Amino acid sequence: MTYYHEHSKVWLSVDCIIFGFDEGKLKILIGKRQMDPGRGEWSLYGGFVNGNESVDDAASRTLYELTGLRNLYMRQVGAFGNVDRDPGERVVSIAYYALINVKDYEDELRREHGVEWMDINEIPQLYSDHNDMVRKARKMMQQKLAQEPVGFRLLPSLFTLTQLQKLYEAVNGEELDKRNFRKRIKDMDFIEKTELIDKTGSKRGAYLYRFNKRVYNEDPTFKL
Amino acid sequence: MTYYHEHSKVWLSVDCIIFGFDEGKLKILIGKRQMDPGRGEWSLYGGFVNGNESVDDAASRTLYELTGLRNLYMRQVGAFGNVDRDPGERVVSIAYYALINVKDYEDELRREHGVEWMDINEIPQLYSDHNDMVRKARKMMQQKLAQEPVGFRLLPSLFTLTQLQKLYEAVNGEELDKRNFRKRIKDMDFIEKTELIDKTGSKRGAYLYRFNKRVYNEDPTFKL
DNA sequence: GCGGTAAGGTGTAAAAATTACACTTTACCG
DNA sequence: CGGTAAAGTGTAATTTTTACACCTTACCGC
Repeated sequence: MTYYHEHSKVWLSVDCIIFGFDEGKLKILIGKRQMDPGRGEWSLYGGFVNGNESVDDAASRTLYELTGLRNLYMRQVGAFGNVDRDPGERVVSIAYYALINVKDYEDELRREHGVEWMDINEIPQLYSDHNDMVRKARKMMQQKLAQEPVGFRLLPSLFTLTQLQKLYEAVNGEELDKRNFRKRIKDMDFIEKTELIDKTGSKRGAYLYRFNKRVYNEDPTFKL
Repeated sequence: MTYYHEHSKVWLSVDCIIFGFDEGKLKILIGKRQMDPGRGEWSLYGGFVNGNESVDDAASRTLYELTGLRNLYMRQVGAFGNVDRDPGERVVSIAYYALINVKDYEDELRREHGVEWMDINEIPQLYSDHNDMVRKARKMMQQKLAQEPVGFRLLPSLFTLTQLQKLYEAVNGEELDKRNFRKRIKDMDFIEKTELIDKTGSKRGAYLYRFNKRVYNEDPTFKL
């Protein structure tokens, strides 16, 4: 029947660290567990890996269940496999982080799932080893954003330079010089200025910019 | 009995990408599979995760089985979970990379396990998704070596500056300027010059250096 | 014992990247 | 029509990075 019968099987789950950027703050989605074990504790949103899907697919599906969004930017954080990480059974979990534009997430769907946006710097104690997952995800995401232009996934497709700057400040936890920041952006051909103006953020209004993936792919150089 | 009974369990394995530095080249340990499925194909060394051990522990144990060495520098690469990655059964594998000093590995033990050192740039096609694991491990390891002084794990505890430079050249696949390299090393207080001289590499002999972990921990700053 | 050889070891100047820093413009609001 | 609050803009100093060539040393073989 099998080559491996002498070894024991485990349950596999996925847990999602979903990053959003709102009100100038970096946030993630967490909710209170609605099932045992750990009912009532703050927790990441997760799910189980089915027999007929890859682990990546399970993560995509779980993200879709929660947000109604597909093709999110998503990366694996790693496997968390301490023996007693789940109080009841042996469950190994693969953590993934995802970047979403908060505005794309319908608030009703969010409430249905009982999750909310919480400031990354004010995360309470979470179920099991979820705090470890969040820490590692944040570190990886921070590094990724410094090396590749994926921060746009956290913003609307049109954004102002101030928004972009605030995003990077929130992610890295440090303020940036406005002029130096804008100088760097100007050097990146794949960040295109449009003729559109956003007036929600100021009386004067600010030019809206857009990320041009095609241009980036021609010369994928990025460093902030 | 369980909360999760409606989901299916999977086998969990670990696979090891073991890096070594020898003859000026970066190498990893691979061997020909001695069991089905995939008998005879080149493969990473791996093993199964037991019910009573964490995934990290399984990796440590597997590394110990193969090398006889404990407390190796080891980091998780990630979970590989395509449905059909194992031809027979559903097996999800967690890959780890490790850094070892080739001289610490007894050659007899190596031969017993039927593994050999292969140049990282000449890795043949490997069993299943092992080439993906190697690629990702190499990228992660490369990045780690640029950010933290862990390259020493690939060298004897006493090493010459030329050895160290060759190591970084092999890891990054590019030559470095000798004077600039040595200038940088001199700025790192935790790389200590000893009075000992190595005469195996040249007629003149070269000073041996040593990594001082304590000094590094006092001021953990590193950038190559 | 001496000339060849092959790796060890050393400093400086030019170029590039990064940082620090302050005032004007604009349009809404009361 | 004055106050306000965010948008937008350039330059000089500093630091970091790069490029580059020659002398030293000890062994080896003749």
